[in-house]
Amino acid sequence: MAANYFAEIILPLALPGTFTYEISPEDQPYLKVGQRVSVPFGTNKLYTGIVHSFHQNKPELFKTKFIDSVLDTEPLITEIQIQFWEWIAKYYMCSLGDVYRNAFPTALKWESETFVKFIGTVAQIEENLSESEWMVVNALDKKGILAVSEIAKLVDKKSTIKIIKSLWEKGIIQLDEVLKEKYTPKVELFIKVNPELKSDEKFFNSSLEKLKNAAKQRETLLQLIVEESQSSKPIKISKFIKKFGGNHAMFRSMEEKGMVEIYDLEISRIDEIDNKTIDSEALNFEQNQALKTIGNYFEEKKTVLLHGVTSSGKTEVYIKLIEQNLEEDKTTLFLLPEISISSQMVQRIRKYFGDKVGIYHSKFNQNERVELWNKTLNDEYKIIIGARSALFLPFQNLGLIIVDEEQETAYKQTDSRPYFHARDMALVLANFYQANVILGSATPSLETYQNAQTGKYGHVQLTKRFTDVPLPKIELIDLRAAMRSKEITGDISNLLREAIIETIKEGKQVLIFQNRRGFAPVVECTSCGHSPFCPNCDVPLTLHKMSNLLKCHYCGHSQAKPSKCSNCQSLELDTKGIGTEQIEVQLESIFPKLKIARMDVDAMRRKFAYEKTLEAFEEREIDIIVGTQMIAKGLDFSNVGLVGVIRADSMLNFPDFRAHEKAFQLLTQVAGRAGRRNEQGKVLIQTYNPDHEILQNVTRYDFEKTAKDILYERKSFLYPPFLRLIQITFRHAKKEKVDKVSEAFVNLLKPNFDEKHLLGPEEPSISRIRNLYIKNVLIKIPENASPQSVKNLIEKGIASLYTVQAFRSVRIEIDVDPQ
DNA sequence: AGCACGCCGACT
DNA sequence: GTCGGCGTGCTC
Repeated sequence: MAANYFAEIILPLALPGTFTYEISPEDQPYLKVGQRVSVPFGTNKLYTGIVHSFHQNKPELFKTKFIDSVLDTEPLITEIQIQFWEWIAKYYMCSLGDVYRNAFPTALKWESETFVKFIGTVAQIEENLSESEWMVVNALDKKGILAVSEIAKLVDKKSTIKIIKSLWEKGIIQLDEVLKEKYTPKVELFIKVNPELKSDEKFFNSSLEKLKNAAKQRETLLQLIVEESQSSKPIKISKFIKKFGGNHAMFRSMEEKGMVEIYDLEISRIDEIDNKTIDSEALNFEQNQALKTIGNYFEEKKTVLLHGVTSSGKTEVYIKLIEQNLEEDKTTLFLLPEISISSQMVQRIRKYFGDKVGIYHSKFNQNERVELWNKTLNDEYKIIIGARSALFLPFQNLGLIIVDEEQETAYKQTDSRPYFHARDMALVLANFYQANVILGSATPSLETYQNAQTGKYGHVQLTKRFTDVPLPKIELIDLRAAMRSKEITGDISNLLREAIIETIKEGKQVLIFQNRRGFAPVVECTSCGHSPFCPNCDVPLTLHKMSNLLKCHYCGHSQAKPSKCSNCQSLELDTKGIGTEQIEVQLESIFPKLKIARMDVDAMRRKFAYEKTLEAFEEREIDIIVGTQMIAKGLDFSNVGLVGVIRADSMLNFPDFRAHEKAFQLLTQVAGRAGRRNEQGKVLIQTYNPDHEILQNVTRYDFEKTAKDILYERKSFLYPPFLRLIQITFRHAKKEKVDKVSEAFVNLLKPNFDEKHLLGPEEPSISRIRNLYIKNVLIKIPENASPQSVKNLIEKGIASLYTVQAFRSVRIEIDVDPQ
């Protein structure tokens, strides 16, 4: 058997290709593709790399180094994953290292710049440690936190990462994650009687005496004692109220008197306590038909669009499909947009499949991610629910991928490379495993819809609502007319106000939606019109009322709110633009007696704020919630009679070829929040353009017409799904350089494209961020050209730009299929 | 991408 | 005299 002398190693670098290292004779028999190795890089860096392949060709252009140590006995990533990573790197035009960095858990990827933290004390250590391990532990005991590069100075450099890995596996050290915010799981409120009250007769009697004028509380207290004696299970407040009546205020009053304790528990833990799974429900006729049709499409190896209106029962179909997949002993990957991870959907899936379900979420800490990684590798979970990053888990026998809410733009990664779209990559991954794919949506993306129309995907529709209640009635309110006749207060028209009053009278609740894109208030001088701008970015600063600070949402710059205009010294400063905060204030002044809450990123920052607001709304302690998209997605409210949209126009006038598509989706989604259980709800949309095609279509729930209209426009103006886009962004601190390089790039490509397919360089609406000037070039891949040939042209163009020394400092970023 | 090396301006 | 600015070149 010929020995493998060299290994190609994947390193977490933004450099093309893999890196060649020599394998020592003693490592040769054990080294396998997919294992982690520790390698030296540059002058004094250490990296954890992945074995990509073996060969015996000594490189002639550079001197190879040796692999320091092999970190695993078995591969941690599968060969399919390596192929998948390579596919992504090629398609999204980034390096294999970019994919590795993003796809692999940080805690398994120690490198020089990683910081480690000592947990516990020296005295607590029971394991046998080697001499070098003790050296590291003692150093950490003194300092608390050390970088891997610092540890490398203490011990044999070659075994540094091995030592760290061993200590980490023994639970002695931890990755330092200080800056990572903690994931807050969904909680439920519970109640228990103060144990002292039950054991101390005096306390018991005095308590009852105190409640002699509060019959309901007295009765509740006694009932609680009875409940506790009958079962050891914790008592859910919501369940107790349903059974015996009462309200939260009452429990809080009892808590103040020290008779009971209110506490919270994570839902997932409760499920462990209450670990009975239930059988899936029988499907109705339409769902059964859908299931059969899906099965037929799967036979043909076709992706299926499951297109069903709100409440049409997509979840039940998903569950049956998972069951079928399970019967073949195959794994299911269930993708959800990040925001929906805490939704009822996840709870329902867990209810059916119990501990076969693993959940992967970007806010899980590194230990939890590693645990899920290993359990997936060992095939311990048969169902994985996760956001887009779950796509990178080491699946063993993937049989089905479900992409729920496939139209959500959250599936596209925009913050770091690779800029991949999880829905699209789900199809690629499925192809590697020969797995089936379901794309689910009430308002599919036009890409998916087009594929379903042309027969590339199977199209399965669910049109009947589960409960047979008609969809909410949607009406438009003409803001221009309201302004003319002065039938408006602030941003609330009289019609909307009347409807709110009516709804509250009927004992129902109200949701008011204000799109976040209608930006929070900007400070403006009333005499000269000047607004303070960010010193680093080309954007006006945003006023944060609570802290009285002006903040930049792009670079984080913040400054105190000035008392006078910096331009004309006038003291008359006003705010412009409407955010949720302002709508809340307006509603409070119109309805001083109603309880109003706000639900947006700012208001939900406090721990459990989200859970508490939801709970209070469910218990009807809140009359109106004002919110952003947050209220539109994934929430099931049962008592909403009215949904109001403050201003639909900001969504429609957004300079983006997807604006209309997104507006339709969002408005339809918001409308779906009204009147879910057994009565028809009402939706009022305020707008300056009541004649707008899209809004008219929204009122009729006419997805087909909307899709047809938009697709027609997309076809004539050359946009997806009729062709693919690639956006190239140029950034530099000097404006002239950005202009020059982007211009040179376009000139290089011009011979290969006509002016309809090569656009720019264009200045984006925000032309400078973090002191870097920005220019964009947009390429529309012609229908008759191969995407790969266009990508090759782009790469060649950049390479030839980089032959000019002065051009190299301009950062060039490529976004394939930009959102 | 990072990072070391190297050559010029404003400070103790 | 030095500290540190970023332009340049390299990483298996």
